[in-house]
Amino acid sequence: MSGAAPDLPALQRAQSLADQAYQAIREGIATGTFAAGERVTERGLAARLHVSPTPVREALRRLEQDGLIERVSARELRVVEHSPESLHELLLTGAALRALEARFATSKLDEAALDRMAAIVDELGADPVRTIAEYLRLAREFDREIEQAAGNPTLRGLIQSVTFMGQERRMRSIENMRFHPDVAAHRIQGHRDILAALRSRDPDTVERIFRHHAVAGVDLLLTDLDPTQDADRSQGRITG
Amino acid sequence: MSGAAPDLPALQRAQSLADQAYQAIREGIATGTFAAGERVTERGLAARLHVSPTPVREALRRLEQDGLIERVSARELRVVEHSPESLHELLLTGAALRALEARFATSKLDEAALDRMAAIVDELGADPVRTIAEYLRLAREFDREIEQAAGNPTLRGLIQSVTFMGQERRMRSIENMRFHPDVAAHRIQGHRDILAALRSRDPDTVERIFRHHAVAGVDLLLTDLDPTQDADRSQGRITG
DNA sequence: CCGCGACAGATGCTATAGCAGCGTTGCTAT
DNA sequence: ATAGCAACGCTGCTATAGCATCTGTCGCGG
Repeated sequence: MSGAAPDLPALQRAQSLADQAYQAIREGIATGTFAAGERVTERGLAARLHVSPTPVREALRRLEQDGLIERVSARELRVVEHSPESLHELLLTGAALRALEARFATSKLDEAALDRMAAIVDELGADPVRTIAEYLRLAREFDREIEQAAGNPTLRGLIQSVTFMGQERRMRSIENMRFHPDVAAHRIQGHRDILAALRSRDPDTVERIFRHHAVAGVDLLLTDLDPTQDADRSQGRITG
Repeated sequence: MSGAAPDLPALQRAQSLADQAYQAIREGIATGTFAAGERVTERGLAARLHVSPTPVREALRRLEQDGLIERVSARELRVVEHSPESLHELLLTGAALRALEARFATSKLDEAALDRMAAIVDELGADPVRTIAEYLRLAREFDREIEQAAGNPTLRGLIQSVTFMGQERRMRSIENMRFHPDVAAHRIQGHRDILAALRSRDPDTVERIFRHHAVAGVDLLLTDLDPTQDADRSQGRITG
């Protein structure tokens, strides 16, 4: 026997309709089912979800607090539409938050975790032109190591909240990466640098390097999305 | 005449009961009307607030999302009780967020704003042993300059959310400052240093200095609250 | 005296109904 | 034809009632 059976995560009771509505609408916003700027109503959504307006209302209020829904007037709710500036600000803030999380993780990552991350980086570097899904999976695994080591649920919640707001455009842009292998190479180099910084055990370096690459990723993302835009984003720049 | 009448902020229509309940409960948590760890129920609060359970329910869900209320079981809601560790983590995260906001503000603060901040610092330095309320008012004014210059509502929202969670203990601790003039002196010196950093126009310096003082403030706060605790907080330290 | 089971109260969740405010539409009067 | 007004409908908000589930207690049996 390999020891006592480990604790399994407690089975979640079936979520409430309000929770399901929350996730469904959130998902709908992320996937584009609800376009940015589109008006939504309690009764309309309730009909589409085959529930009463009550749980829908709750979901909308939470989404409003999340910044995904806004009330343009007293009786008009709309899916938030981010201006290029606010989206930039959003992604920049997210980048800084994730860099901060990496800082928290610096002193707590053990050798085993660093080795796992090295394996991920190697796998990424072995064949830079893999599928997007594969890249995303590995990158997420890399981030998860940092997340777990940091062990700061408060910060994690903030990151989740911020990153989600730009998710739709982000995902579309990630798909474009298929046509920009140099972008992928850039990001992979970022992972390499971050890992090296973590190995140095210096929190300042970790946060600086992480932030640098995350911000560069944001710039790539936005210029990729909107090629007509000027590449110079020194305005409000987050890195020195 | 001194020009056309400026736009006044639009008068908010009377807030909904749900909003009022949200603020009332939030306030109750901050002021200690609802103790940390205390159980709350929809119907109980509804009776105390003289409204129906519906708006109270909504308020509770939002507070739950804020991290002020937690569900300990499927049918038991409690006011969140922060462990010393999680409180420390919370305040540290808040400190880093505010430092980040200061970074955003660095390039956007005009001379007039810097002069106003200098006046505040001078006023603080003139008589270090003023009342707590006076100190808080001035410090808030100082922060507001940074906040306005940064102009990052997303980040601002995160800061609001995080800072509020530790507010109750924070306020009690601030009251203790009355008996610790050296703490006040320390903080005032912090404001001086931050202002000097802002004048240097170097974002890295600004963020570093701001974070340094904010973290020091957190340490003072916690050791002040719990004198038995070891002063060495290098564990999870946010500054190099 | 201890244990187990049933009943009653409490609690969160959902549906429904009705209210008040606002916008729109269509009609009417000039 | 156009301007004004009135009625209708849409929308968010609140209250209430009922349901399902859990908890705590009381009583009965061993």
